[in-house]
Amino acid sequence: MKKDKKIPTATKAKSYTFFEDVYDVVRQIPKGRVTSYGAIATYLGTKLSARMVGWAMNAAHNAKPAVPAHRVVNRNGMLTGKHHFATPTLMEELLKREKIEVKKETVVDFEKLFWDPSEALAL
DNA sequence: GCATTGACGAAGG
DNA sequence: CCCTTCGCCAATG
Repeated sequence: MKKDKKIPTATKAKSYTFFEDVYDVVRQIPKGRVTSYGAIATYLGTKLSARMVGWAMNAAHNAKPAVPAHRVVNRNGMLTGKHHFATPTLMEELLKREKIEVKKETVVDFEKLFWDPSEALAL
């Protein structure tokens, strides 16, 4: 198969692999769990570029199947990306739907709900 | 082609 | 303990 997926402005088949990896990892996040950009970045080996993970999520809006970006928060457990959703409250709604408590734009018991890809996917 | 920004993170003051 | 700065890499202006 082929496929060039459809990553906008990904400079042809080259760096867009990074996007695929991010999407793949995020989709594997168990329901009712959350993770951080840094954790994903670290798993991909780009821990020094956690920002790129967030950047990838930006393109994830167009990715299919839709990437559960609502399960991805910053290292503080804060829903920093909620403003990028269809509505600023959508992210909280989705999390609460998975029994995840959200208080003041922050995931409650973030440490317990934290899902580490490096551990789950264990290489 | 250079300057700015960005869904982050860690370190310094 | 809170705020500011730097780093990283890619995209956008």
